[in-house]
Amino acid sequence: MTKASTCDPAEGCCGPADEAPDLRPVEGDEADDDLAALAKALGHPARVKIVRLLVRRDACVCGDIVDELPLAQSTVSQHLKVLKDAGLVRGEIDGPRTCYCIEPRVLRRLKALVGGL
Amino acid sequence: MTKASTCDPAEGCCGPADEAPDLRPVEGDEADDDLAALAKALGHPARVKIVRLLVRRDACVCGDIVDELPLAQSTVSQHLKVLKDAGLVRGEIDGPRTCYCIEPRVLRRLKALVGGL
DNA sequence: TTTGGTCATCGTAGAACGACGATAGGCCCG
DNA sequence: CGGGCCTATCGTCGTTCTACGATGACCAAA
Repeated sequence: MTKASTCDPAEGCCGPADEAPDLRPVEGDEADDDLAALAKALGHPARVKIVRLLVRRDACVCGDIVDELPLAQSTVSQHLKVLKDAGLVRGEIDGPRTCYCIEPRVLRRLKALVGGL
Repeated sequence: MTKASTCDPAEGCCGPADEAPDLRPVEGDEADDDLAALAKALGHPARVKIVRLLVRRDACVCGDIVDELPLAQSTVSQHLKVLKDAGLVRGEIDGPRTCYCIEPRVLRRLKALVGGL
C-alpha cells in the first residue's frame, strides 16, 4: 500500500502557508551564493522531478518518491538530503516513515533570485 | 585599457532582441532535463556573477570578466565554457578578443522553467 | 614579418558528485 | 518481545568539477 499518506497537510506536517515577504536582497555576494547553492541543488534531473512531485502534491509524500523514480532507495535518499541541505525541502518523521514537503519560503526566494537576473 | 569595448551592441555582436515567445513546455522530462542543465550551469557563485555582469552591461564584455573575478584567466575561461555549453551565453570573436553576451532566449526559458515550479 | 596582447586548451591534482549494495536504526503490528 | 517495513547512513568506485600554470592559436599593430 503506497497510497493514503498518513501525513495530512491539514494536520500541519507541512506547516502553514507562511506568506511573509522576503526582505533579503536579490543581488550582491550573498545573493549570488544563495542562488548558486539553490541552483546547484536543482542541477540534477532527479532532484527537479522530486521538487516537482512535492509541489504538485501539496500533501507531503515519503517513500512514494522512490516509486516514482528509476533509482535505488539509497540514491533517492541522498538526493533528498541534498535538497534538504539546500533548504528547499523539509523532512519530518511521521511514524515509521518520513514525510517530505517543499519549503515554500525557499522556493519563493529561488524564484525571486532567478527573476532578478 | 580595459574600457571601451570594441564590441558595440548596436553593431549586432549580440544580435537583435529576439522577442519570439518560447513555445516549449515547462513540464515533462525534457523540461526537467533543461532545467537541471541550466541550474547546474548556474550552480557556482562565479558563474552567477558572470551572468549578472553580462546582463548588467547589455554590451558584451570580454576579458573584463577576468578583472572582475578573483580567479585566474584559465579558470574564468572554463566557467565561460560551461555557460556557453549550457546555452546561456554566446561568444563571438571580435578581433583579438572574444565578446560574450547573454543569450536572452535561454535566460527567459530558465526563468519560465523556474517560475513553472 | 615580428612582436605583443588576448583568449582557448591541455595537463594535473584534489575535492565533490552520483550511483549502488550493504548495513544500521526506528517504529508498528503481531 | 520479536519480526517486518521504511528510511538513513556507510563504504566504495568511477566520473565530473574546480582551480591553477603552461602552452598554443589568433589577430592587430609595429
